[in-house]
Amino acid sequence: MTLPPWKVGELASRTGISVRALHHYDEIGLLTPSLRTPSGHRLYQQADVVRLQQIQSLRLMGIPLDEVKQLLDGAVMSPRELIDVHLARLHEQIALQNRLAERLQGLAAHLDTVEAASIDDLCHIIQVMTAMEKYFTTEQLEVLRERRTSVSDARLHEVRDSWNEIIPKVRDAMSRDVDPTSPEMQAIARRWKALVEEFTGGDPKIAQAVRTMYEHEGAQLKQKLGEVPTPEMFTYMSRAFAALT
Amino acid sequence: MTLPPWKVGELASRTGISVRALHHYDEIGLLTPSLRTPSGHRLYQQADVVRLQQIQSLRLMGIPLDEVKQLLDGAVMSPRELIDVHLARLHEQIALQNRLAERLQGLAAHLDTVEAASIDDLCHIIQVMTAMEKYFTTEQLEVLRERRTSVSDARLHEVRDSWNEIIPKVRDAMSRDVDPTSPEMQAIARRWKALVEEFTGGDPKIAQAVRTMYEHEGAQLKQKLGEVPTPEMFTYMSRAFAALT
DNA sequence: TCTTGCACCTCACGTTGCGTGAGGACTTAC
DNA sequence: GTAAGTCCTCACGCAACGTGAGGTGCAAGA
Repeated sequence: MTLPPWKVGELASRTGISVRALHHYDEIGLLTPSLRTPSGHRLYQQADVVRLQQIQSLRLMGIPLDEVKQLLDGAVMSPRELIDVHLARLHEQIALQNRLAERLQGLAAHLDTVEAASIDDLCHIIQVMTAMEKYFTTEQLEVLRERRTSVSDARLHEVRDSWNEIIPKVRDAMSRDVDPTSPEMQAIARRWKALVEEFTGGDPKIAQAVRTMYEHEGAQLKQKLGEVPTPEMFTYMSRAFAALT
Repeated sequence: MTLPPWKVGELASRTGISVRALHHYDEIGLLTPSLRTPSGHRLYQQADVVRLQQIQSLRLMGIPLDEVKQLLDGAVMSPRELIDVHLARLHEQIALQNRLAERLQGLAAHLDTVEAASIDDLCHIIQVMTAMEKYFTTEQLEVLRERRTSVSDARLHEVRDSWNEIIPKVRDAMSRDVDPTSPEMQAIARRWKALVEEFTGGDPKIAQAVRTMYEHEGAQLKQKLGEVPTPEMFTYMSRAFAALT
């Protein structure tokens, strides 16, 4: 009492796998029906259905078709290895996507503080963010994010304006060879230091990361942020800081 | 003083974007260099480089090329909407992959309790798992998983053997029209109940889910598990339970 | 000046897992 | 006998390029 074999449509409706998919499996040699009618219609027998169920199981686990094929035709890996490999792949992907989601959320949060950002602004923010991700650790970024949200929008503008005022002054002083210990520069050094401390929260590691970032990405950041200190300014200012009372 | 325009290779090495990608962007009209040499070599000017940076920024956020194109050529969405849409998509994907990872981990844990599982065994386990995921809530599955890991492998075999012994007895009793309250059936009912309680931990919701699962997936599960109770057996046994002292 | 070598060009196929017709043969029920 | 439904085999499409293949342009050394 052998059951009558199934035609594709029937098999498809019973398993929920599309006819096209079954054709595809046949094309790639993953599931070739063991019978055909004289006119060429596919006929699936019991054994084929079993194999299809196996395929479906492995596919549900996210295993690509060619690996499913290798596994079912004389196993290349043990099941345990297989799963480990896939878990590793999956965790990698998840980690990647989580990082992406974090970035997007940071971006969204940032956009909420600014009103009516253009695509251009958006790209600028992204570029600054990507630059920062290269130089700060995750915790440092977290600290900076919290600090930024705790500060008003108006204050952020003030800070930027301050830098745009101070940096040209320093550049000018350097070109005039002004002594960093002079009263003029001491005043500027105090303002500079206050701005840095407000931004870094007094964390010297963050301050160092900022310097490294400006050193490597200065040209890029200048276009996005306006005035940006050069490494020479940092060394010049450090002499001024040393002389601060 | 206009800077000399860049050729593809130069632009590629400076931006880290492959020459092929630049060609591709040209093909799809995303970034068409504004100049060409008479011989057809691409020449990228300042504006092109800016646009490329924008493209790169948006791509870093996982935005597909056609959307990048739409955004840069006369925005369809506001940046904020854009990000929200992508975050939603991303979270969906992450959730999907997390579920997959959970399944795979469950599978791995299960394989660790069995030694030398074949691909066939693997598929069986997967099918039972998928059937169970349809009928149990996540917490219930968690409970079942803990219970399973706390039980020895030998005990699992004993339990399966018990069912394979009890179910035929019940089927036989039903066909002989034995009174469920008879001493013979009362003894079986006590064994049945003990097995159910051991598996469900006494949770009636889990017991109900098991019944529903067997009702809908009986045929499938029978092939995987061996003997499986039918709905008629459950009603028959409930009469036996009612008479238990 | 010729050649060598490198950068550039344009096709065009491969990747993953099918969806979606197009155009034609077969089957089944009335 | 015919109409409707099912089946067949191509074959393109997708996303974002990678990877040659085969041919041209260009700067520099012999």
